[in-house]
Amino acid sequence: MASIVKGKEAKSIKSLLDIQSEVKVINRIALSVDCVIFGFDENKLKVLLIRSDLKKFQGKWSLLGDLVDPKEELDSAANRILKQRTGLDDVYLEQVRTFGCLERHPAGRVVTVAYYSLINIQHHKLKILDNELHWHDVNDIAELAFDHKRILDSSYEQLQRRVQEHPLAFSLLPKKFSMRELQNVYESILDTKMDRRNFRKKFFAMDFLVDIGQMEQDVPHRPGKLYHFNYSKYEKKKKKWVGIDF
Amino acid sequence: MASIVKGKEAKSIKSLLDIQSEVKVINRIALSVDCVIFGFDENKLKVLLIRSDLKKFQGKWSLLGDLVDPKEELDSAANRILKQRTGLDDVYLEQVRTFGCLERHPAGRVVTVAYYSLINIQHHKLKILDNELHWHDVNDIAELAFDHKRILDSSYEQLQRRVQEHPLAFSLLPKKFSMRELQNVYESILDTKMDRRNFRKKFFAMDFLVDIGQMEQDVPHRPGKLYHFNYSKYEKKKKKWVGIDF
DNA sequence: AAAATAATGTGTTTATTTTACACATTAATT
DNA sequence: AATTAATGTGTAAAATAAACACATTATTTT
Repeated sequence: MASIVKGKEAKSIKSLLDIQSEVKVINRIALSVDCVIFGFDENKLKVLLIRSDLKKFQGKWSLLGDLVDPKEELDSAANRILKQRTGLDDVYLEQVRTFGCLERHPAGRVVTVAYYSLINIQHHKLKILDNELHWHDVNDIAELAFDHKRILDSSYEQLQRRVQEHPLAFSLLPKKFSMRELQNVYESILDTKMDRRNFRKKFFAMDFLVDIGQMEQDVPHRPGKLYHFNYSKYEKKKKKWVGIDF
Repeated sequence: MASIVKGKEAKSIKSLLDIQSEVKVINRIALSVDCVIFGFDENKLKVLLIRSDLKKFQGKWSLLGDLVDPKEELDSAANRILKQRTGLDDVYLEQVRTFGCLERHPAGRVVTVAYYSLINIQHHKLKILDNELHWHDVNDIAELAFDHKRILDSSYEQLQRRVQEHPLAFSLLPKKFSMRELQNVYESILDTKMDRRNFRKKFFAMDFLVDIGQMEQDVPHRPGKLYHFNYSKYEKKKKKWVGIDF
């Protein structure tokens, strides 16, 4: 990385040590982290948004973000934002990618690293939601401040890809959940309907769901069994992922 | 993104406009782009490396990178590096992710955005390779300067994932190629052997390979037909990518 | 208390996809 | 002319995914 050339013309080889001292200020850029915080409630995938405080974006909603401190890890910055806004620690968090368009921020050049996270909305609901914060249906968002709609779209696509290959969905549910709830998560993330019997068959086959011998409570119909996800049972039964499938 | 809180303690809400002017210098970070330039030659996947010029990494190889100019798009920076180093324009380029460990650069905080690119090594071979640059076997790299081994590993994994879902491999080959060459690319990227008949069947079925009515030249055996990849024929026959497969 | 409701729990059959596998052909080389 | 080394081609078996229906259970309604 960045060890070679200074400026666009690449006149001479110069070490970054030199560059650091020489162009210390000029070449630095404001860096932020933006978090796409997904939750699941009322059978819908939700995203936590805040009302933008910029005049230009008056009234528009935006993702939760902040500048990265020069002494701060990127992941730490993302965790800090989550902790601040949801009160939650130990949250599933994954970098999506970095957005660096020159025009993306009205205040000047701000490059932002996008993360998405999956939280159990029930846990979070207990915390204070000041009225600048709101859970929105992911599929009901037309526009956002800044380039946040693009960031949301990228993150959602990444979530859709990942959730089909890794057991992430459990992070959106309480520890105990029914098969119906699990299927609802998949159906809402992937925006599709699945066959109930085939769905159960598939999950019981990979055997990391543990029947905890309890039933749903307070449902207006026959209650289903409750399960929890045993990560250690999951432990990388690596699918032999070699195949071509455009 | 970055619209809300300043500093770790989130004392007060403050717009980034304020932040920009107030912490203009203090809160900015050096940003670089590093390119993992993949090529294919002698039936092996290669990566283009340069000898590090930092004392600390004397003799070690590193990726090709440079600082991002505050007025420069991230993609432009990556393209600039490619152009400088390989002489090539119009190259397949894709962002991998951003690496921001505090300790990753001896000169201080430098956050780097990783890209990988796929080039036709034959084209590039015509250009001057000064003796600081060298094509290395991807599977024969033990360590690199900085955190470049991690970046390479991430990029290689991303390439492996992508190449199974999108027709990227063609970027590593000349315009005209034989089925054997195409299969060699896949086998070396995925580090596996495939059945020749099934491989052909699969590619002829998706029908974007065009038989150009020419044969291989100068091969020491029966020459194979040459094909080229017709992107417009590929055009998103979206696989119905909904399924769960851990 | 009985009937109606709404969801759970469970296997089999069919279709599709993937894998395994062998021999005649062609051009170059010996 | 014989040998070599790869190309070109099809079918059968296995594995995976998709389609599909009915009895059961707790709750709610009558």
